[in-house]
Amino acid sequence: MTTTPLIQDFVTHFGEMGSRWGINRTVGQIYALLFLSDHSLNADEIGEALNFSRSNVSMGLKELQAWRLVRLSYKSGDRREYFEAPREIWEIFKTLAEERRRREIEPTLSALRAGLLQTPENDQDRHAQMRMRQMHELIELLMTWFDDIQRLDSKTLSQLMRMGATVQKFLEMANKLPGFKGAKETNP
Amino acid sequence: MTTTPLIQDFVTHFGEMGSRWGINRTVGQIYALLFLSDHSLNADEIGEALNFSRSNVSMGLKELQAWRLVRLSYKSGDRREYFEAPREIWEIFKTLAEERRRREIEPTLSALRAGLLQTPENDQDRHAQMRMRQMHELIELLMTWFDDIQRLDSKTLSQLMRMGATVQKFLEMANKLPGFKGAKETNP
DNA sequence: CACAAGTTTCACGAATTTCTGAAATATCAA
DNA sequence: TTGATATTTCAGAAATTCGTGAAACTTGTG
Repeated sequence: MTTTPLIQDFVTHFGEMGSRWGINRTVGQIYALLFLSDHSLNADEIGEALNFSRSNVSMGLKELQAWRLVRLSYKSGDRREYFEAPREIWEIFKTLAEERRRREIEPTLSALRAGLLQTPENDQDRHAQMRMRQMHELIELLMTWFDDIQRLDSKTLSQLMRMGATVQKFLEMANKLPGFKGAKETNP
Repeated sequence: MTTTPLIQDFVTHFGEMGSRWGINRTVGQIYALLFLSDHSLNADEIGEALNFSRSNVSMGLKELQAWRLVRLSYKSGDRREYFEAPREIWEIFKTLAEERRRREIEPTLSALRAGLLQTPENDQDRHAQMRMRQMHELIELLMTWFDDIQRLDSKTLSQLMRMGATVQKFLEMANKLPGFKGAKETNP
């Protein structure tokens, strides 16, 4: 497994970057390598390319599997496991978003709900609950929205995105149409 | 500075959570406390409430200022600095998004562009560049979109979000209108 | 200016995370 | 079943990050 400078540079960058948000350097580098590779790789090849110990690669791949960011495949007459990143980048992004949501957002929503259920002891608590309610509402709004977005086919999605700010005029116009009900009510 | 269980629980949660994505526990807890508080706090009050050393609080606040997540204010006849989180949660979210973009997205875009400018040595490199191009495109698309979204007034924004999946039917309809140009072209 | 009140920096020990090699485990084929 | 091949686990070494107290620095006031 040889890595050209082109690949090596990006792998290195991605490792450093990875460590800036939650993921560790090793995992970031492994993923960059898989992402750029034109064929699936086995653990030994990855270890050799990146100069990681075999066990480190194993840990990293396990982590990536837990994130559902790699696909596993086999070659006939070869007992080793081969790994690859999904070919469709939008799919990678969606998976990443889903997993982060599950790990980073949902627990916070639970904590917020738990706080809101408690009986406030004083004004300080009442104020805190008000803030928690605001945060809970914003997160719920963003998440519901993201669910909806994810369900769009990619053509509509890309149209929506490229539309950008135009959407504002569009909605203003739509609101004038009699009987148009673009938004369902939020519950109070 | 007393913290009720309600506040203490959330502060603790936020600290743990914070360490799950890039931020450290201390900084997360300080921010949770400021976010929930009904008045601005000085460094000593924060340290007392959370049982952190004075210097640790100072570091944490510096970090939060670098993220532009806290506002600084002064009280007359008191030389100490008082800190508070913005009152508007949408503003907090936007700042967070902007900063993460600057720190985590922009450097990656640069790395991708640098890679794309290199002369490929072989087919492996050509494939890698294709992947880099895909990633670059998706990120640019998402970022441009996010810029547009940020510029919407919060009423339109919330309408757009609550609309959710309805947008699809809406766009389908609009596409049939003669002369409707919802999306500007992407450059090739 | 000298002092007091407040903030920041810094070196270092503590705690946590990462990475490794060796051993244990699993799986297939003869 | 045995042996060859592959993967996982795990204890501890190495590296990194965190948190502290003490000292240095800053700023406003009498």
